[in-house]
Amino acid sequence: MAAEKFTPTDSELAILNVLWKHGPSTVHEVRDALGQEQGYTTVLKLMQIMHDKQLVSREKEGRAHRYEAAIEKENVQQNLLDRLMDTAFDGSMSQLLQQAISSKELDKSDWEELNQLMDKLKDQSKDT
Amino acid sequence: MAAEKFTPTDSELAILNVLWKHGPSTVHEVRDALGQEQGYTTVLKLMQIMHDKQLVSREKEGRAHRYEAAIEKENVQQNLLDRLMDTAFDGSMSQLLQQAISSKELDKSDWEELNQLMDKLKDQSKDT
DNA sequence: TTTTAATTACGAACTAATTCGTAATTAACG
DNA sequence: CGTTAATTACGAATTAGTTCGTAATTAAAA
Repeated sequence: MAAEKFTPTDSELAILNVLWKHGPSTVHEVRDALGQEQGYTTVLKLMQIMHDKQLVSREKEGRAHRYEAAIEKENVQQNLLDRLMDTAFDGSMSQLLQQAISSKELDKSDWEELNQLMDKLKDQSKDT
Repeated sequence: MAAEKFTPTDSELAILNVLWKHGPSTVHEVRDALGQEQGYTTVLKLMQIMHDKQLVSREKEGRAHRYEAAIEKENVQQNLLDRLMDTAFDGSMSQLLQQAISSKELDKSDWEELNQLMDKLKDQSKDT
């Protein structure tokens, strides 16, 4: 399995975010969603490259193509998180978590969600 | 303040990790710590570039230089975390945290540390 | 003091990612 | 059907990062 598939470049990730959020989209739609900051052919070229790499699938629609993300958001997130852990936190997820929790002030609802999640996982770990 | 200072490249971060861990070091020492996988002049060049960028300071020692990290590990960690949050987690730290906590990277002692930290922060938030 | 070995400085090649211009294609419209 | 406007395909320039060879420097050793 190509792990590099889950390590998109910054530009690729920006495009994937659009596709994850809006669903299957044309080059034109993606470019608009990105704020038209790049030339049309720039976005097109990136999406063609992503198609070559199989990061996206596409089907013809009229004279254009409609592109769809071919990888899961969660897989990419997990992979990027693991890489950050390895390169910047001595391979320690708990170090990463501590930094993340202490720094950002999470609002009340974030905090509650987080506590709930931890309780749930704590219960699960009893079973094993 | 140049935020890019806290966004080192992968190679730069690898070198910074050595300096943070071992303290002020020569090119030779850094190269050894990295497993001698790059040529000596490669590591030297990177460290010279880092010196130009003021990511490290240096002083003469014998015929060589001894390099020291000029930025804080925590600042770099925080910046990389924030960037990941922005680029891959819709700007949401709590999304990032949930993904990180659910991943299977935490052992029992990590888990305890984490609970302690959350209790501590919960107390702090009472005060404010 | 002279030689030698380590280290630095510099430049250039190489790679990956990004950007966009131009020309060819193609569906839509008159 | 023929024109036109949108879209694609392609190639090439640009930028940033990485790699290392060669030559110059310099401290240490003989």
